[in-house]
Amino acid sequence: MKEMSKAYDPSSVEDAIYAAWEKSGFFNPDTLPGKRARSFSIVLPPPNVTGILHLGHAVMLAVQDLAVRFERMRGAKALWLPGTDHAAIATQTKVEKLLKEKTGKTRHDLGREAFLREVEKFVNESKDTIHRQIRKMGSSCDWSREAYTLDEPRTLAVRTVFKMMHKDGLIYRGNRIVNWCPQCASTLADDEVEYKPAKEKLYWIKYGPFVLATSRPETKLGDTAVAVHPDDPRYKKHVGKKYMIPGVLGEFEVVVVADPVVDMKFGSGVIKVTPAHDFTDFEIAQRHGVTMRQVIGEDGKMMPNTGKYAGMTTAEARAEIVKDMDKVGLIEKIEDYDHNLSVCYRCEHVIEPLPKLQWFINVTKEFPFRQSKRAPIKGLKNGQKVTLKKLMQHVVRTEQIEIIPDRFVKTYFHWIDNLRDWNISRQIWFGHQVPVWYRGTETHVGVEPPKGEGWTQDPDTLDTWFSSGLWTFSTLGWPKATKDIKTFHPTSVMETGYDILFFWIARMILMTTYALGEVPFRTVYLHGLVRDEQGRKMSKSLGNIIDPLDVAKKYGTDAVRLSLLIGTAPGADSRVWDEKIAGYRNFTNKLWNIARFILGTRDRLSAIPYTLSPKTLADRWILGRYAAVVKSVTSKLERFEFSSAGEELRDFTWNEFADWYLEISKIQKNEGILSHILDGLLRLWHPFMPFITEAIWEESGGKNLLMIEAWPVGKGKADAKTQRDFALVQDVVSAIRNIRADYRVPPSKTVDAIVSAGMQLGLLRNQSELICHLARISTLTVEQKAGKPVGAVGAVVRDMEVFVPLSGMFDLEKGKARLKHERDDLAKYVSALQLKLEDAKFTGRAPALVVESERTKLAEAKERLSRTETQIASIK
RNA sequence: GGACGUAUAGCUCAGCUGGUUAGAGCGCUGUCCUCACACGACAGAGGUCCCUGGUUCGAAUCCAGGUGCGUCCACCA
Repeated sequence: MKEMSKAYDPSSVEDAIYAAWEKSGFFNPDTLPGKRARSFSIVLPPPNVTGILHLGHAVMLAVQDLAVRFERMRGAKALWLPGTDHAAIATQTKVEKLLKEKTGKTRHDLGREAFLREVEKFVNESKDTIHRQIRKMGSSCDWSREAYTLDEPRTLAVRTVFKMMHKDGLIYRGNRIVNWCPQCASTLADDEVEYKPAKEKLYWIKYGPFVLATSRPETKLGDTAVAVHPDDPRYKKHVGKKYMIPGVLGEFEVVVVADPVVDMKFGSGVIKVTPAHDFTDFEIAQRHGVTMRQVIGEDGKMMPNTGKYAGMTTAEARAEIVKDMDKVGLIEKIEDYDHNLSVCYRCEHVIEPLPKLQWFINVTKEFPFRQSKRAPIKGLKNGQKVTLKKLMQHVVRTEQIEIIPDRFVKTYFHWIDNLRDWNISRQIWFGHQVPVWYRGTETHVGVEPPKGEGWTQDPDTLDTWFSSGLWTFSTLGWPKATKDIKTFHPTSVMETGYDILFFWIARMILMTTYALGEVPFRTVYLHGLVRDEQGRKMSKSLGNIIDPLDVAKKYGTDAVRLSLLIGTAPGADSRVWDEKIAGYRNFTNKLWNIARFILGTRDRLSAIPYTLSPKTLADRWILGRYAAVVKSVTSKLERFEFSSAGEELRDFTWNEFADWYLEISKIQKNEGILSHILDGLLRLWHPFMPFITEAIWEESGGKNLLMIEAWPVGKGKADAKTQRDFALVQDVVSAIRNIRADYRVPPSKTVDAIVSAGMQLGLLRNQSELICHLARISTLTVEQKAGKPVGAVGAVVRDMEVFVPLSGMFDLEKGKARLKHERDDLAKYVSALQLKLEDAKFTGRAPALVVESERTKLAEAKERLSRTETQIASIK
């Protein structure tokens, strides 16, 4: 066996280990060895195909890899299916920008086909980057099943669902007011609109018999009505009447309607209604049959029907119109006004609400539910009338989908309650083109283009979330009746950031319950955003971005994974900074050296059969603790408590196994136990830190890859008496380390001085030996070791003998130089030590004794309680 | 405007259904290169558990109110 290096060097092993895993075929559940009855599946939330890996991805990969590796080791047929998302608008915008920079051309110069070829080229180059990066994080995904939201099987799924929904009357085309981004030249879904606070003006204008306030005077040109609250006494007499309103382009007619959305307390309680350019106004107009007049075009400029204002941007037109209105005395006053501006979430351009012909999914229309035969949704019958909204609510309310953390359930329902019809068409080129063809007045909706001449396909593309909504089943081969669908759907866990709960999770639930009659996943695990040490978002401008690949190179992938897994709670934002990762790097190194120590004296971990014959208290103690930790960590992982599981493991590995048991082993070794626990620790740590554990496993001579070894079982019980006794030992040792009194030498020096002197005299090899002697764990005694009789301070704590080899142990003459103490100092130490031991026995410092006192207190409390109860009873 | 979350050591956070003297990691101080590890060992300092009330034998923990911070939703001209 080659020598293990003193410090763990991740860069020298990681790539080779990943290659070995991939070559083994074990990422693919079909080629996993052994009988595997249970299946476990996660579908990777597809990263944007043109993106680069950031820490958010790294969290997602670490959590999912942890879950999959855990299940794989526990004997599940474990599948983690990777893929990428075409991210329609984002990708198109990026390519358009590049095109402009390189050639100065726009997409219109190229034409649809040539432009899409450009996008395709860009996508293919970029895909490799993201693949490499996902591998670098150690992700055990099955690359043979990789999917892309825009590839052929996924296109088939998209078109099939579109056709089904159209047939059920859930997809319709209508002229509706939409969020229009003039910059992206596309519509946006409601949740793609962001709001930015802005200082605006509120214009009070004279409006026929009314005075009303508006922030957008330029839309006056499109006004067709005025609305008041039905209960507003001030305006009751006007309702239903028509008025001619003087405007900057002459008079125009409006009708007065009464609608409860009007707030009597805001402004004058009157609003002007511009159905074509405002959502609320559009709804009012719909309810009262008011006509619509569009005055702003798709380019964000005033349309030809606006006379002298035609061609101006809305901002220019506003300034001009206000000036003109002021001239003819129509402006009453202008106030400052804090307002939220709606902007595009991608380019931050101001949104112009516009009427457009769009495709929608109706979420409130009833249709007959198609129940799954294989994994039916409980509480629903086949053919029962349902709506998409109801389906989405039902599966979460009945807990057929569990959301972790559960507080997001409330948010989810709140969102669904406010859900309007989903606008699924986008006026961009890159994406799934709407599978509808037209010829004259004929329309064809289908998976394949219609036969015959003269058909043209609808130019719109589908919202990118339409195709990602199908992700859990389109990736498994639906609509074909594949073996994968049978084996892996519904998927076990969906793990993603809480920021796309609505964008994505909700839409997957909608699509899957509709198309398959199944839930898409049993559990939703939401992780938070990754922030910097001060809790700020990572951004280029702040210069606080941590590139996961950079730090992985610096500290090792395992350390990065740990820093993202431990110290975080589901659904809560977590903070990451360099020193934190360095801390976990130190831990990986600790594990490496634990292995080095244990393997140092032997060749093969698995070659020697374990003889778990515990001989000493320490042996019994560590075996009991180990069994308890295995059980606890396993159940924590089952409950998705990753952070807590990792913390417990770390604590056991470092503070108990290394700091106590390994130290004791330096004096008296039980190789069977050491090997057994190291073996178990490697297995337990593997899902967290796959690389280093696999590397040590290989060093130890493991025959198979660790990744498919069995998950350990915590055999045996942590016997309470052993635990108490060892705790007592620990307490006695620290009592001795803690001797403090009014001595000239500071307490911490006491032990050091003793150790130094002991070592010089050849009585001790190191500090650990002192611990052993103190606790009488070792059968080696000072006497034997020194070869001559020496005295020791002894004490009997409970039924254990505790020897404190002090006073007679040192040749004080020889030790003097080193110790720099006087003879009577040591004598003081000794007496103090004896006192301390007495303390340990009688003051209740030791756990066993504390437990006694606790019991007494509880009994007292109970007694008081029963007394109170008796009193209450007597009063009654 | 509505909802949700959160407040514990200098920093980042644990502390479950109320019960010993409130914990960890990092940082800080001291000692030590002892043959697994200085990416280490041992020890030490450091806390009015945001405030005010309440429930209780007992509150960091439960309840009410307040304050600070954060996030989401809605967006009213």
